Amino acid sequence: MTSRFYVTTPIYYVNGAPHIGHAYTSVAADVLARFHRLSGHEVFFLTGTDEHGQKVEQAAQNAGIAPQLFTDRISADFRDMADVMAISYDDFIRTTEPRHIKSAQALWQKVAENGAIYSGAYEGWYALRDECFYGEDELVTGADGVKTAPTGAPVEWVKEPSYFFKLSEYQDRLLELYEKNPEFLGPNSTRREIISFVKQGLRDLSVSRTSFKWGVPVPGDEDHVMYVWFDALANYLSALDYPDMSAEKAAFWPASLHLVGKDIARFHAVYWPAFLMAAGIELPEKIFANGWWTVEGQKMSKSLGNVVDPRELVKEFGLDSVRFFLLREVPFGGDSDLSRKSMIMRNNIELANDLGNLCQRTLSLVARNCGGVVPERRVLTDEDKQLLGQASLLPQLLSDRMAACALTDALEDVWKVIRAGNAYIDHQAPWALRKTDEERMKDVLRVLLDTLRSIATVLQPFMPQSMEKMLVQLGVNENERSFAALEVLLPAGRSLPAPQGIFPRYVEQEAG
RNA sequence: GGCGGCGUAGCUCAGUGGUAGAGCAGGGGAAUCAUAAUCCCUUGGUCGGCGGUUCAAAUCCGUCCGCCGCUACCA
Repeated sequence: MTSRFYVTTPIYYVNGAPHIGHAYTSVAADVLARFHRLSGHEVFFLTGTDEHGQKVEQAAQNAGIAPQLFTDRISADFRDMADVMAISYDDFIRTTEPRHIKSAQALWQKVAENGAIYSGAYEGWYALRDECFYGEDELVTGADGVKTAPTGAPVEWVKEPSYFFKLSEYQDRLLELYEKNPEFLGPNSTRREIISFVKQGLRDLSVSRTSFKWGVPVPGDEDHVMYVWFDALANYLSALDYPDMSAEKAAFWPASLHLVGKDIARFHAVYWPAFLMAAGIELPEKIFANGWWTVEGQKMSKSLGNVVDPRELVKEFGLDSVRFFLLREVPFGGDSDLSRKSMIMRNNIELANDLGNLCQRTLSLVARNCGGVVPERRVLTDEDKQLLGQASLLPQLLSDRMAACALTDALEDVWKVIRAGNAYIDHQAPWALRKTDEERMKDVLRVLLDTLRSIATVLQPFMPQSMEKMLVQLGVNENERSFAALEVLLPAGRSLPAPQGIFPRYVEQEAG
């Protein structure tokens, strides 16, 4: 079955440098994209940057440069981060590109034509720092009588003409969407929060601004620029050349999955489907929100100065160790803590000791006792069948995990097989068989090689570089690394390269 | 205030009606092929408190305590 898989990360807002949270969402999306490619599916994987809005305009002004130049720089930094993390995106979209602007305007026009946009005026307390309006009852009056936003940001009374989107008309249809398609929104905690939010009643949404210029002009009314979220969400369509639905890429719509941080779940689970309904466009199949990272138990923030650049971690621990850690440490969907200690523990125990060492001891036995040549697969004992059976179930097992965005559980499934592999080699003791039954020793090593091949194959999406190395050492050619290829046994007699450690143990430097 | 989540072994968590589980940490043993890695056995919990339903509850209901999230335009 050839099927299409279209997965997206959020487009990241360029008001700050990329950090571990951005990398996390991107790595997760990357794992899914790579997994589907190995499954033989046609994949389109989109990431990019969100570059409009008053905050960006002002940040550029503060930096004393033109907004475009400012966003060029930061967007390039996000792209660099994606490249360092080996994110295998098929397209990197920027909301300042002409193709996006054209597309966002087309979407607006469609929604307007269908009568879902009207003009009015917005007035209220506006906090520039938060870039949002607050209700009177939300404001905090300080000792000096000055009103501030609940976030502490200064507010001012602003009145401006605005276009509104008739969000209030979509409440029922949205609730029906969530009810009829429980898979549409995950994880469950997010789903409940969103449902609860929508049930409270939806107000029409102000979708344009006149107070600044750095945005996509509203078609037919150049005094207005689009509200950043209308602009930003359109990226998922503009990358497919919307509104040209005959374009080759258009076949990827509807998106299979929008992966997002939990903070922006609402925009994706409420506004986005409503916009699409209004435009008469099919809805994405699934929205999944991932949690936040804390660092050494503390919230990551600029003021604490503990914002982690993923590239620094990669420099110290290596790419795959970091990718593995991000997805292994906690259930995908929940919040997680990043600490040196846990980072080192995961690397040393699960990568170096469990997986790396299993591979190394197997390969060195083959190198020393089989002349470095892959032995034949012959008659299997019950123990052999048991281990091989577990390994052969992995592709299907993981496929189910991926569909549910259960990336952490997927890794746990693989590690069960790795632990079983270590138990198997100990129980079979090929180093002892060498003296008593050389043929059986070879059978055991062959079983281990085949098991490791399955493991390395399914782990490719998580740790592409290390698994590439491992598959080379196992004698698996490039065209033999898909899930389909696992069905065919490697021929005996293939010569293996000299084994080399793949996951070095991390030794903490003595504190000086 | 309203809605929701969580509270299970020292730590991180899984487990939604039928004799309490995993990984890590701790203790004992085996082995020595391997990155001093691995394997086997084992200590450890009145499943937040109380009450209820049931032949039977971590699992359902009520209530209380503690922590957290969401409550409109902010990654």
